[in-house]
Amino acid sequence: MINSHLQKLRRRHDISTAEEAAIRDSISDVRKVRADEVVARAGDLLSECTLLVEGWLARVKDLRSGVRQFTELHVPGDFADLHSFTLKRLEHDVVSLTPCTIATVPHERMRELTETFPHLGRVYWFSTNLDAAIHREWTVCMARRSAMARVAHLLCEMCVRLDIVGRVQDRSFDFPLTQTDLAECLGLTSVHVNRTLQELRKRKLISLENRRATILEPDALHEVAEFDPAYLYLEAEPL
Amino acid sequence: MINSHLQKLRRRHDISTAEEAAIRDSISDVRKVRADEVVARAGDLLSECTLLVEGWLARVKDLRSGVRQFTELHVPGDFADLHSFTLKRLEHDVVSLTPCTIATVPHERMRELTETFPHLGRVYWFSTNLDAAIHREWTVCMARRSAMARVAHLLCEMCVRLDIVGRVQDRSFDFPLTQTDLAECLGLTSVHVNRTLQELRKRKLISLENRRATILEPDALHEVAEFDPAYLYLEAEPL
DNA sequence: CGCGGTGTTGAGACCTGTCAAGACGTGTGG
DNA sequence: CCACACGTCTTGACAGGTCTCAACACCGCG
Repeated sequence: MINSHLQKLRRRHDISTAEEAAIRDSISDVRKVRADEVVARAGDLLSECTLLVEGWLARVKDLRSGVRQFTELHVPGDFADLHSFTLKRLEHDVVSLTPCTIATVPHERMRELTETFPHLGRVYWFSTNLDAAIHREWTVCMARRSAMARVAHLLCEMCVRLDIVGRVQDRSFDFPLTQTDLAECLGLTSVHVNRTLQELRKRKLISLENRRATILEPDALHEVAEFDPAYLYLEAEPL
Repeated sequence: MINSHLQKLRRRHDISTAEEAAIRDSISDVRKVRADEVVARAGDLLSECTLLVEGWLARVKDLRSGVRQFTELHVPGDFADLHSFTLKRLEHDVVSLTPCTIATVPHERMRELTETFPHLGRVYWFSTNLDAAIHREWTVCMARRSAMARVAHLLCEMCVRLDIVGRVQDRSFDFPLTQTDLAECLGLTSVHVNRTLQELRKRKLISLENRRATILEPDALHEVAEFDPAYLYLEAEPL
């Protein structure tokens, strides 16, 4: 159930069997949600964190004009709102992009967990800091990169993150976002996302059809995206 | 020396006198740096966190093209790299925009601090999550807001943050960034920042001269910026 | 007194947005 | 089995915000 989560943690840190047991023990309930549901609403007082078991979630901020901007995508193994443990209320929604299976960990339990295992506290602190590093990279993308580079960059990021939890086979992975979703990630219009994808396909850098993406030319795609995975902290130091 | 820091913490959470004493006791050295120095370099293995006592710092990411993008600004009372406590290496530089006074807290000391006072650990965890919330807002700014809105938004944000540490008098505050610095914050060119500032001045929403900013029409400026301070979490829940 | 950093201005180019229409595929109900 | 609705993808023409590339003004400071 939370194997992807442990995979993600262990990709970067040592987790003892006692810690693993405590984590497994902290899951309070597991449920399914449909696509396009709000899992956590901006402004609500939250009392638990949401661990994504299967499917895709996104953090979304709404603008007055009605357009939405995603600030992060989540894949299996991710906590979508671990930061709610300290913030208590979020300033963004968490929504499901696909049907999802989610587990929850009450804040109370998270508190026991981090007090009993300070090391685990630091591991989870790291995890929210990793989210922040992803935010920084997205800020740079939105501020400075062309549409082409942004699309390419997102595909590179998701490929690395999905690979960590065993969702990539031979540079190919399920990618359920519509072009409208992509536009909301990338700060573009869906029309322009469409044209940009066509160009990437024409250059034979990627294929993307039937909700499945394949990176055909990793080096060339990284080049276009100016992608450097350092911000994903694949080599973490012991905590 | 760290009064601004305590002011910032206490703006949102209760800090006991024991905790305060422990924080004060953790400062290992204080030094001055000139403007335009690199305080922490991307990729370096860090062993301490940098607490800004006086001046302005920025987190900067360099692009291959040579342009730089700031991902956050720091004012007195902020840790500029508290996330280095768990990340150990940063994927961005921390640079001084003005002459600064900085104090440092060794990671080792931070570890003792958070293990001895788990509550304080959560307060600092909150602090890095607040940085992440600021990152998210910046992502939205870069992705979706016009140049006018971005400039206005940054002024609104810094006014609130400076006010917390007592650096605002009657909507007026020192604002040492050059137009080039602003451009690097906002994902614009300095030429366009210039024209945008002129428009804001013409509309009598702000004044900005001699490195001092005044918000002349707060409501109108908030309107232009679509500024909602919720993301700054001025009302935090107890941890 | 010259110099480097900063601020200002103008003209033209270009990337991306806007608006609109249509194609395509899929599920639903008659 | 067909008709229809709906979401998604695609295409075209045009508009507009921001960038690029100068050049110049201003000013504090060595």
